[in-house]
Amino acid sequence: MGDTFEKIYDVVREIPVGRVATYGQVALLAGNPRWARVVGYALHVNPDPDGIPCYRVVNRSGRVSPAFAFGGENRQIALLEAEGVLVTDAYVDLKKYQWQPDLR
DNA sequence: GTTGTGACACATT
DNA sequence: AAATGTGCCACAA
Repeated sequence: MGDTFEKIYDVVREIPVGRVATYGQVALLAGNPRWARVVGYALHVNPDPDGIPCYRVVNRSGRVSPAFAFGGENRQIALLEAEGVLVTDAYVDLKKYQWQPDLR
């Protein structure tokens, strides 16, 4: 079985409410800093959108994925704001909202 | 088995 | 600062 995706999903699942993580960060936490692209693919297939909040994952610029658009970027932004994350012009303040595991 | 693509990231131009 | 190119890994055709 592909453990790769499992690890990625596991990390995304651990992102707390009101927090966001970058693809690179998820990849790094998953165990491989070069899986950023794979992370995007993994979320694309997203077998469990109910347990895997893919909308909490943003690119390194802190911007929501422009290709997300499964109903408009507006959708992802709305979900984030519903969690308490302020989104400005499709951008989130990573300084404030980027998830910092263990560091706290 | 080879080629092309992609919800990214980093380096260089 | 913005745009382009390269690297990376996994998957579909």
